[in-house]
Amino acid sequence: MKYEFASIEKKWQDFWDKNNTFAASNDYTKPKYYALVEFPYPSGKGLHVGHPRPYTALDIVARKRRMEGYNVLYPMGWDAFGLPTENYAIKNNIHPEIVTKNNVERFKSQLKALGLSFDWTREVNTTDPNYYKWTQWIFIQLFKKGLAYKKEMAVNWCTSCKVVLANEEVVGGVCERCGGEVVRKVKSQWMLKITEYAQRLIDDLADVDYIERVKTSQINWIGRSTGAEVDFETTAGDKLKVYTTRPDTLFGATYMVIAPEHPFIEKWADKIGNMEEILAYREKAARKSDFERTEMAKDKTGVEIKGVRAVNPVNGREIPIFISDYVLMSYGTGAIMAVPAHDTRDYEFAKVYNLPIIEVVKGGDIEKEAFTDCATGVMVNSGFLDGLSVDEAKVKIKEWLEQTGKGKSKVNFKLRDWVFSRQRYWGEPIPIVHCEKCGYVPIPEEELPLRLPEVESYVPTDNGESPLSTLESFINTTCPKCGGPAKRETDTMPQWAGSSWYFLRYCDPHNDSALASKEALDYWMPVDWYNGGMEHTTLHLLYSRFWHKFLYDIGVVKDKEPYLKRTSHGMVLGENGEKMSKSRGNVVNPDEVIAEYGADTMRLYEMFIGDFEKSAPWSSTSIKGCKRFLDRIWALQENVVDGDDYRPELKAAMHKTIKKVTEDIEGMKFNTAIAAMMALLNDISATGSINRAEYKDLLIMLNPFAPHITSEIYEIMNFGGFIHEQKWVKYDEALCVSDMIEIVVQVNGKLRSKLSVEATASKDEILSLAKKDEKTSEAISGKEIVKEIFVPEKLVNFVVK
RNA sequence: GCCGCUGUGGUGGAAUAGGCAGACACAAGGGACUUAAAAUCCCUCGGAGUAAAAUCCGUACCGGUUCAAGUCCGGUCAGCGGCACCA
Repeated sequence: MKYEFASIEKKWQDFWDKNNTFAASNDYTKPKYYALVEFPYPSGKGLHVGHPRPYTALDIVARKRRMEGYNVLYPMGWDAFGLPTENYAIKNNIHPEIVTKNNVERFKSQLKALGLSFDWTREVNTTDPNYYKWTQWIFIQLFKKGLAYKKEMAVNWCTSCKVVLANEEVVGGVCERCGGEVVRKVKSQWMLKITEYAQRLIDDLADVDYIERVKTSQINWIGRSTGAEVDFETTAGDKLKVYTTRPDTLFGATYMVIAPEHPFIEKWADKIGNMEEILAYREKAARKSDFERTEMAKDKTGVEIKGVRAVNPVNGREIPIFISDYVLMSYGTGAIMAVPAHDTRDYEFAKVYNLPIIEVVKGGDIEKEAFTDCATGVMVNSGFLDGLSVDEAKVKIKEWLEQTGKGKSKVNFKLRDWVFSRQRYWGEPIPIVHCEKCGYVPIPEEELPLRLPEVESYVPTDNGESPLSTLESFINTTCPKCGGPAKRETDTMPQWAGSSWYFLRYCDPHNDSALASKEALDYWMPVDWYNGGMEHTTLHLLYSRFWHKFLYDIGVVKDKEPYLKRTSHGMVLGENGEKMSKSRGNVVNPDEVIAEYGADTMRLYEMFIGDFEKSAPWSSTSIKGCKRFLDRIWALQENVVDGDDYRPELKAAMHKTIKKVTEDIEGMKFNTAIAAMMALLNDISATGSINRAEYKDLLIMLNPFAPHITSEIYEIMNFGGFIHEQKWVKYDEALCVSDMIEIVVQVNGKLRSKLSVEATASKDEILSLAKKDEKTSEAISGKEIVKEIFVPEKLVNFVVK
């Protein structure tokens, strides 16, 4: 009988589908387990071999948890708003809704062909009005709490497409699609105040089990720094506020720099003697794209403001003020005190403009370069700070600032507020109207969802507005507050919106009176294990934690954090070790792999390919090993003998393997779990047969990895019931050890011999056996044994002289 | 520049919490079966060395700790990913 994987896999997939085998139960009395993978963007290209890796991994976890008696939620859905669909729609003049529908169908059938145990009754789609109704609802709550606001800000503008581009569409400083020049343009945008949650987004990481590199990059991204704000009086009669992390170096501040966009330039207009020069510089800086600005990073440029000077509060010295684009308006106060002796950038700038460099921390050589080390320096030329360490000086100067009222301690974050507007069609409409009298007013919640209207064309307009802005019938409305004429917002939300809360919808996906019922949320949340790509660490993961914290604050969810555990998988690379891409011609199509080897082999190989957390190259020959393994599992049927218990010669191997597989799944070591089962199969083959007890348990432990073949053999063997209803296999720690164990004998740390002893042998017995051993005695003869090292069950080491 | 990660056979990769380096596979070579091929099964498979052993060397490089280092510590080099004038 041959292993006909195609018909077997079809049979079980249909069976699971028809019976909703893996639908999560609404019985909230059972212990729950919520396993989550990132829902895909259903692109036109179909599934990629990278997708099944995380999906299979958590499928294994989900299937194991079900066998362990949990009520498991393992859902799937579609993050379907977004640019590629819109671009495809523009190009082919098909409604994005239809494009999405087709792509979803294709993805869904591909996922089903992998035998993933998703609960398809809970499928969600971010473009479904019944879904985005709640995305809009959350936005309105954010707006009501003042966390959504409108702001003039610079955006990326493609001069050739005449379109606003998202940051990810700007590649290497040019437009991703046409290669045209990208410049900054000021537009009014919706923003979300994620910065208000910056501290909590750091602090609460302490309570969750995320892999370390995810935590680190989140913390770096948020970029907390501590320092002080200091007020510098100016000769214009006002105060210029700066932020610094090095208030200890205040005595060394020999000039100041403000960002080109700093509002004080207008304020000081009548006092500035070289206004033309200043404005010209500002103009030039504004025209530079982000790319250019960083390109120019090495060469410092700037203009001194003539007519206004600042006063160093600590010593009363008058110092010049410059504008320069190395100071950013968006961080701190948009102004700095420059301490060239102890800051690399200030040093470079001072060298260019010949500004004084005063050493205030001793320990480096400021003739050569800025001395920035905080750990070793000692304060000099700093009045009352002299002789202190940098850390002591920081404390003391902050006290002085607070006492004199010239400044205060301050914490700053690199994290910026979230630009939430897109001038695009294929996104959630922002549910706000603008009324001349009342300002921005949210639409009444009972009017949600605010549906995306039909438009003639999905192409953004010439002035960069969303296609919705051409629809008079959509724009013109009445103000919900005063009833007067009002205009609708025509921007849509970014793709990140729908994915910021989708895991909540899975808990209760068909609810139309709330985003999910309180009971469902209280039962299922938080997510027990969330796996996803490292590329989502700083955006999606941070955004969704932010929204969840907000929903916590308004009482929608009961936990501060949405995910208890976050892990991340490595990429599947092309056969040449490079990232898979069409242009490199190294893309592997999962449909073809399944057709040739079957889904179970594909799943097994995706897990066997290497360390789950690391990238690994695809190999069209290595996959054969996994197929051979399954062929041999299948062929075991020909040599089955009776037996209710493991045979003595396999007892230790069985228990050991069950232990290994059980533990490795929890530790994401799927590759070694499979290797252990392969080794067990080799042991079994060596005996020439398998008994029923051994076969049954081997199938159960292999089931999460290769669900189709194991379901089929289980049925053929008539083990009773269905395999997915069985309890997960148990092991006995005591039985994992064989009767005879091998002890390594070393002399001076070098392997000399191996002993086979009974597991119960004592230390003394083993030591004396070891000394009698021929090879060992040869190595120690004529020498004095200085020390005897004994590691139970492992080795002895004689140190000789 | 900063942060993070990784360097192990021909290849993918194993190696609790410092204790036999190379598990498990792939590829390659040899053999069995076959008219033949595929499939399957058996053997070899880090390097030097040997008739075979013995033995020595070997986890990017240099040094250290230890009875014992792929693993820990210090330094160097290379590669990958992210951030990038954040004061």
